[in-house]
Amino acid sequence: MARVTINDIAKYAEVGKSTVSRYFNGGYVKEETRNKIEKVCREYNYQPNYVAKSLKAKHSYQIGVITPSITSRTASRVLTALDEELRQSGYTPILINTNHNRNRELQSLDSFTRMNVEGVILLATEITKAHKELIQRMSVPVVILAQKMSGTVNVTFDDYHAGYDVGMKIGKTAKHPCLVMVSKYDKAVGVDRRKGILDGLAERKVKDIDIIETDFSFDTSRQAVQAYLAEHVPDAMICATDTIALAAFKEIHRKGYEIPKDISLISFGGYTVSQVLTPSLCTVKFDYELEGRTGADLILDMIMGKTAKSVRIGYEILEGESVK
Amino acid sequence: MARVTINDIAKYAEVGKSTVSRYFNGGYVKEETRNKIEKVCREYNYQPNYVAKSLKAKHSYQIGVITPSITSRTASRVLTALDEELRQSGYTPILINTNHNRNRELQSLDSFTRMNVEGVILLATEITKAHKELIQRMSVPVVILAQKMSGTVNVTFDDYHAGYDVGMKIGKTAKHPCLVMVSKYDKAVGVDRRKGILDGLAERKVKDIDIIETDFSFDTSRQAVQAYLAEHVPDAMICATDTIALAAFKEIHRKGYEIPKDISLISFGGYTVSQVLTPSLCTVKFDYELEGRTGADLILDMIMGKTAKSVRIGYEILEGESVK
DNA sequence: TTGAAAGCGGTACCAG
DNA sequence: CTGGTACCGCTTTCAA
Repeated sequence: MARVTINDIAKYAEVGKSTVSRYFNGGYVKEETRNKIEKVCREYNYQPNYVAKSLKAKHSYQIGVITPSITSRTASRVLTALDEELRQSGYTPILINTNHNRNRELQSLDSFTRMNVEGVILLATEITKAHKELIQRMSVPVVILAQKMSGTVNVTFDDYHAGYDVGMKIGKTAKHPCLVMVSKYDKAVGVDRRKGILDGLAERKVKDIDIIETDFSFDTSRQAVQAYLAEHVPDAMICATDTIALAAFKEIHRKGYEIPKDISLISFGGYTVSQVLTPSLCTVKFDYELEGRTGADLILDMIMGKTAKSVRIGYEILEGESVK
Repeated sequence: MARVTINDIAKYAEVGKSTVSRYFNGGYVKEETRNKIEKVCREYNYQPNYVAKSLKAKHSYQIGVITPSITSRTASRVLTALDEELRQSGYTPILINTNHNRNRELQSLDSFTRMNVEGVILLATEITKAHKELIQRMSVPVVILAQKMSGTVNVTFDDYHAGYDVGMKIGKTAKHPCLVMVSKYDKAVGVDRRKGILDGLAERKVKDIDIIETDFSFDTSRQAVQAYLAEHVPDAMICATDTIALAAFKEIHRKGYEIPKDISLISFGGYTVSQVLTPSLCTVKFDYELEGRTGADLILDMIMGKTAKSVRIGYEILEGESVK
């Protein structure tokens, strides 16, 4: 049962092991020799070992991908696209899911360089100083998705303007909107998106604004909205993500309000479920697949030695029946 | 920028490299020597390279995980739990997403053995002969989730009995139900679950049954249901998954029917969204987290040399308002 | 306690 | 074209 190695093959095929190596890497091998080797390899079911290979070889063709979660629609869409794009270029993505454990995120960055990956893609939520330090002195290229970090290459959405457009849209009819936002530690969603919304509302002269905070989970959001609605009656709710909007949707109905007659509802995400609800949810759609593909392309460029520039991706408002 | 290696450390710390190796692997090192090494390592920011290490070492502490998708709620829940459990035992899961590409599934099995992983967990949908052959002669232990395969260790749900219970439940009031199922290539969902439902309905003497087939995607399901409803009027729809039920939900409403007055709706999954709908969806909840954790425990046992036995996991019916 | 030396399974240079 | 040989970075005897 012992692993068969290149030495075994060389011995049985009666050739040097460098010849076997050449056989597998497209070097000069005479037709006849080639056949002998092929036969022996099949017989012994030999496959060169990647670990040994990447110890000496300059390429491992592996790219590390770090994600905070795979349970979110957002992350899974980005990852799937990323994956596909990387593979098409002959690279294998190695995924590490930190499950929102910040410490593991740092460790993983480290693990990857020890695994000889050729580049790392980080699906970020929050960038701390620790991240910055570590990333600055990484020996392989790094691309950051979803958040900006000076001095690095990143792929982000235009959260500010998406927020602004939503603010302007809601500001047309609402007098007393409530924003259901996430923590400011998430720069893109918690800060930029929020600022855009507030600026958009300001443009419409809307002043009477409530802001409540939750996290990205359905349950927490539901409790937050429930607590809020117990004491306030907004005429619109602007949610940071579709999952949060789903929670708001449920609670608004439970309170007996009607959407959009009593309360307009709008959010960011563009998930499939938003169409299933009645009334359908008005939401800002981001092209997560494009984000993933772009991240993959950038890291490949960097590996090739080209200089890559950060990219910003647009958005589209999916009109729904949930807004007056 | 060149990687600092164990040789560098040995040189700078003025000790043998075997001593440095011992330092990192809990061998005998005098206090004084230990301090010298520690200092130098910190100064040069040295971290032993995993690749080189696992070439010679008996353990790589890596476990390969193959999944057909990460976009499905089901898969992502299983994976997250799996991940967490494996890490707690000091193992690192390496995830490969085949994105429903059967060929890549086979390749990945192969890749993993070449990467020196210590075991492989396969989140399966369909098991072909090619799978069987490959798995039989894998040199590391393999655990299969979600599908049964003789001669291997697997973790499955009791799809048959879950189906049976649903059949019995719907059979109480329905005379003309429609099953929206998936292909029989998926043994667990397409065959067992279906058979359970039919047996349950038979027990209730329900004879007038329609069966339509779709895949696991929302869009395909929507089309399938739409086409079906154009020509038939069932009094209940039993869907293979919650995603399919979501599609049915939308189409039933579009046709102007009421749930559950005109048509009862029930499915399998237990996703969060099912609670958000109005009426809320009646669904069979499987404990995917338990499935993941169990898979992890089994593979760890096998790696330790213990013999592991296949496990079957129960289920729970979440009552909802979508059934009469 | 420590270090020299022999691998682990490949790659790559170089002389033949 | 081919094979010998020197590594890659680390682990593991084994003798000192």
